[in-house]
Amino acid sequence: MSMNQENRHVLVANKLLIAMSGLTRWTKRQEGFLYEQHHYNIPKPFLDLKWTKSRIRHLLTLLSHCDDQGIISLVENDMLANYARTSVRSLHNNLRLFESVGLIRYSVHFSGVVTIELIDYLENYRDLFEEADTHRSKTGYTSLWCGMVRQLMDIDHVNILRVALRALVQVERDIHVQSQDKATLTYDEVRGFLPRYCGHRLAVKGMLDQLSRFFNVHLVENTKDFLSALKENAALKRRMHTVTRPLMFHVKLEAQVDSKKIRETERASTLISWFDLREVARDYIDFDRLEVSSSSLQSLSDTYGFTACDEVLRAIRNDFHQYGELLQESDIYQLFFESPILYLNERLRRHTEKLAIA
DNA sequence: GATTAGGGCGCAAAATCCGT
DNA sequence: ACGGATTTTGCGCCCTAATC
Repeated sequence: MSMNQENRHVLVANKLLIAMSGLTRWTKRQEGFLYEQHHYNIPKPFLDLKWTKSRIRHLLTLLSHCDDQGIISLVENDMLANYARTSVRSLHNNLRLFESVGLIRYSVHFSGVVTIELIDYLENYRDLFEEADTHRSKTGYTSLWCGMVRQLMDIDHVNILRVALRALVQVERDIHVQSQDKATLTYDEVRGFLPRYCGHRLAVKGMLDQLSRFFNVHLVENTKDFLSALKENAALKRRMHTVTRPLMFHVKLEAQVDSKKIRETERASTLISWFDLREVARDYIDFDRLEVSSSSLQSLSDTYGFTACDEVLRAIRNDFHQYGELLQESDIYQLFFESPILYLNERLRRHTEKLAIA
C-alpha cells in the first residue's frame, strides 16, 4: 500500500560504513600514518555521533527506502521502525538526533507519517561528487542486496554488526574492485576498529562465526597458511601494520545476498527476454528501428528486477503473437513505438505497484 | 471553554554496552 | 564474569492545537 517500497539494491558510501563500524585506532602504517577520518573525508556529523545499534539500523533503514535524491516521502513511522526492529520511540529519538546534527531534515505530516530528506545525499551518503558532466566517487560506495540489509537488521550484537559492515566494504574492495576471489580481514584490523574490550582472539573469532549466516567465512589460523596468504596478496601486505596474531579471515558473500552477482545475472536474463521479444516482433514490424540500448534495459532490470521485466516483456510478446502488426495502430501501444523505454518504465511501475497491493 | 488527539519529554526499568 | 555506564523502551503527564 505504501508507495515507498524498499530499494532492491541499497547504495551506501564506503565512508559511511567505515564511520558506522567505528574508526580504527591503528593509524600507523609502513609509509607513515593513516587516519580514516581524513582518508575517507568523512563528514563531521558522522564523526560526532556515537554509532549505536539503533542508530546504525535507522540510518541503513533510511538508505534502504530513499529515492535517488535521498528523499523518503510520506512514509509511516511504524513501517520504518519495524524494518529496523526498534520501537517507534527510538526511531523518533534518532530522527531528532539526526536532524539536530544536520544529517537529515524531516517533517511530520499527520499522525505517524513523515517525509525525510537526507541532506547532501549524493556527497554525504553516496560519496558522489560532480566532475565535468558526470559524478565520481572518491572512496567508493558499496551496493547491498536488500535481503542482506534485512539480515543486518537481525543482528543482535552491535559489534557483530560493526564487523559485518567492515566485511562488506572489504568484499566490495577486494572482490568487486580488485577482482580477487576472496576478501581478507586480519585479526589486528578487526581489533583496531572494535572497542578495546572485545579484542580477545576468541571473541573476534566468535563474531566472525556468527557472520556465516550471510558470509562464507574461512579462518586462517595456522602460521604457515597465514604467511603464504600474505605472500600471494601484495595489497594485503601493504595495508598491514602490526601482526600480533597470525589470524585472518577470508570472506565471500553468499550468492543469494551478493548484490553484484544478482544484478549481473538479472541483467543478462532481462536482455535475453528482450531478444525473445525481438524474435517474435520482427516478423511483424521493423523492430530494430526502436533503437533500444542494452544499457537502458539493464537499468530497468536493476530497478524493477528480472522477474517483473520478464513478466512485462512476455505480455508484450503475447500481444504480438495475438495481434501482429495491428499493435502499431493500438492506442495503448502508441508510446511503446514512440519511446519504448519510457513505455516499459511506466508499465513496470504500474506492474510493481499492483504486486505491492496484492 | 471543554474535550480530545497527538507529540514531546522525563522517569525508570530493562537491555546492552563497555572496561577491567 | 562482574558491575558501572549508556542506550533503548514503555508509561504517563503536560502542552498545544484542533474540534465541537
